[in-house]
Amino acid sequence: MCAARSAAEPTSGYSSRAVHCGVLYGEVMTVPQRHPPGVREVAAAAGVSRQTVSRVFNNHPSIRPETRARVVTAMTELNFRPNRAARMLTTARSRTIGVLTASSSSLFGPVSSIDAVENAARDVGYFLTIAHAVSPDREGLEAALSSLVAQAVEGIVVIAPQQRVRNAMAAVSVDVPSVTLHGAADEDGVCVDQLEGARLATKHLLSRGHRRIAHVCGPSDWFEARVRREGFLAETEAMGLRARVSEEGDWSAASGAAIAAGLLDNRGVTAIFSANDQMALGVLHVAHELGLRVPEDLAVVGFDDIPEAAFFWPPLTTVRQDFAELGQRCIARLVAQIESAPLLPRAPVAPVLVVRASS
Amino acid sequence: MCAARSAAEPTSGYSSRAVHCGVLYGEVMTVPQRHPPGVREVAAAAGVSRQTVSRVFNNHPSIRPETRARVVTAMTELNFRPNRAARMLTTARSRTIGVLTASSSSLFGPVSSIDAVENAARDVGYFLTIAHAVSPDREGLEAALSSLVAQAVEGIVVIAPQQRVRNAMAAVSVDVPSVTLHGAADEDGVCVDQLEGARLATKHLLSRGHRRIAHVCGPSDWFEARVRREGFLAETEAMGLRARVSEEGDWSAASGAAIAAGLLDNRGVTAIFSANDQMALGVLHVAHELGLRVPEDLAVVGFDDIPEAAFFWPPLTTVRQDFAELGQRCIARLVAQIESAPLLPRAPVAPVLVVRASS
DNA sequence: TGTGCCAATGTGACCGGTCACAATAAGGGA
DNA sequence: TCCCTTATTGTGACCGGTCACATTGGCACA
Repeated sequence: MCAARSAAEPTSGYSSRAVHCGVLYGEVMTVPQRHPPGVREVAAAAGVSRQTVSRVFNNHPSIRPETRARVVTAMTELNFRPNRAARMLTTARSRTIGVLTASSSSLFGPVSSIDAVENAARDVGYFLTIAHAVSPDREGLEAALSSLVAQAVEGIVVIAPQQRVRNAMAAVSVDVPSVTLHGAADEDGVCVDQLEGARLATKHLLSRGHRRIAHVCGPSDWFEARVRREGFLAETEAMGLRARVSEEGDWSAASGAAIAAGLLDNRGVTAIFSANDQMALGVLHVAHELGLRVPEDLAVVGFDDIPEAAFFWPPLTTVRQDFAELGQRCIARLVAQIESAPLLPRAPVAPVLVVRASS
Repeated sequence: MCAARSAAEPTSGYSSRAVHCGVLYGEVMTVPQRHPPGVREVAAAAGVSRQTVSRVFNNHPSIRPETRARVVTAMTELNFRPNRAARMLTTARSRTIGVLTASSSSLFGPVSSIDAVENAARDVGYFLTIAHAVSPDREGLEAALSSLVAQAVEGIVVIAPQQRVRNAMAAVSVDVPSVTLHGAADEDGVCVDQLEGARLATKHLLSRGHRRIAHVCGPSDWFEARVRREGFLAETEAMGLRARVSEEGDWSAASGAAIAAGLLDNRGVTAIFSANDQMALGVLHVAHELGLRVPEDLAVVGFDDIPEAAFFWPPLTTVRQDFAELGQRCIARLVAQIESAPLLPRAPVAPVLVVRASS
């Protein structure tokens, strides 16, 4: 039984591999040892050279189909997995893209992008690793970046669309291509057309007959907040209105509420365009407290179309951004840089106005 | 000028490194080439051996402080970064932890954990990489897992607390330690004490005098949903009440609304404990539509304490979970497995009831 | 003064794919 | 029939740290 066993090759799991232990009386002693199979093992099993095995799982064109089949069989039988480290070492490529997040990443936008980015990256054969900056200052970013650099990422997606972060990034000077997600239109980034989104929202309120419209701003340090504000002003000014712009919120419902409280105590405003849905929620909150009916006394429009927006009271009119699309373009752009392929012209992703009962 | 230049060493950036090009007339020709410095370069610059350099940035104890200083200086000057691939290759360690997310990751809980996990991992010297299963079935998970395996992760954090995912994971059989985040208490995972949370919420409603309480369930495929339901039933049954449990929602505000519509048409129910905040939002929505006052006619309690919860109308009483703490414990546990250190006893993280105006 | 031990450092081989180049076979045209 | 091109496969060296082991110099103790 034992003899039969030892003669038979294990059919699954790792094959045993001879390891030289030393030379005794002119005879090489070997001891079998559990060890993940490498190209050499597979090559031996398939009766080809290591290089041929390598070619097979690298899809090299000139491999005879028959040979390929034989190698594939051997790989499957031995459950061969190419060793990433070895590959990285010689090719000097990690096929890894890093994502740098900074603060506030529980915000809807930043968050929704990550999965989209991961899938897009995997589709084109890259891995995704992330580093979160504890603080959005120079120090925090440097720590996160250095973690990414230590991982030898080939490109970085910066999800931290704040001026502060951008400055810090510029100061750090990483010699790795990077793309800013949710960035400003004027920089090398990928983004939804925020300006257009803001215009859509504003036009919508104007078309509903509102003339006293206020804008609840996001933090001006954020590119998106600035652009949304800009789009709002462009539209209202085009109508010859002197629109009102609030002080800056911090994206949170709390800040939206605080701002709305100030905005609504004098009864001029009939409509509010909030720079995001959370702050719009705060606005709704205050409106309820003040006994204002929405949309009769006050129309509210948000931005982002977070999943809950449809269930606010009343359901929120807002601007939807296609984050999956964004993730894809982002990776496409980054990979183009990495592989020094020609960059496609940047076309911002078009936002969509979703009209609901709040306006 | 040129002579002076060539004599001086560049003080920043990569030093030039001699590359053997061939032998001509007995003389070795070399050509300078931009190339990231390796241990050998640093060793030469510091006048020590490669191994000593290696020891320095590996914090090996027996290095004379003076020697260490010299090496550190050389490393800094040359801007030396140890090559991760080479290191992985010999040590057979990637120092990388993978995160597997499945579907629905825009849910608050799963999302909030990732940054916490990343920071916790970085603190103990691990990198974090993520893979998102496009679909929560066997196929999707296998693809995501195989991506992680290909990256040679040393451990996996599964953020996908569904039975289906767990089954699929079991079927796939990865020979890598893993920890389930947001999992059930009875398995090897790290989680907030959901049972306790549900009890807190239920007890709270009971203490407010409610006797006709309904529970809006999450999808029973989710461990958390099951446990919250269990906690709710345990508490109500302890009071001798026959409590009502809804059909399953899917965590979304939409499903919460649909369920609430069914629950509230006959006027028995005076309080609803929703398995998460989003569904509670849906409940609030329906309550408003039906003209029910909250909390006078209907008390509502949620679970999660998403940032918006405080700004629902009315502000939502809910159960808060400490995700940062969760992330830390999760990594601690995983790393203990990886480094085969003794596992600390699992103590679930305690949830906190946050009472607001909805109850 | 010898011996033993440890601290501090150096040397050669090696991890497991892949590069550059060599080698061989197979076809195609003159 | 012979040379040349192309398709297919093999060989040796190498990527850049790290392992195991060797080596050196001190110092304590007998």
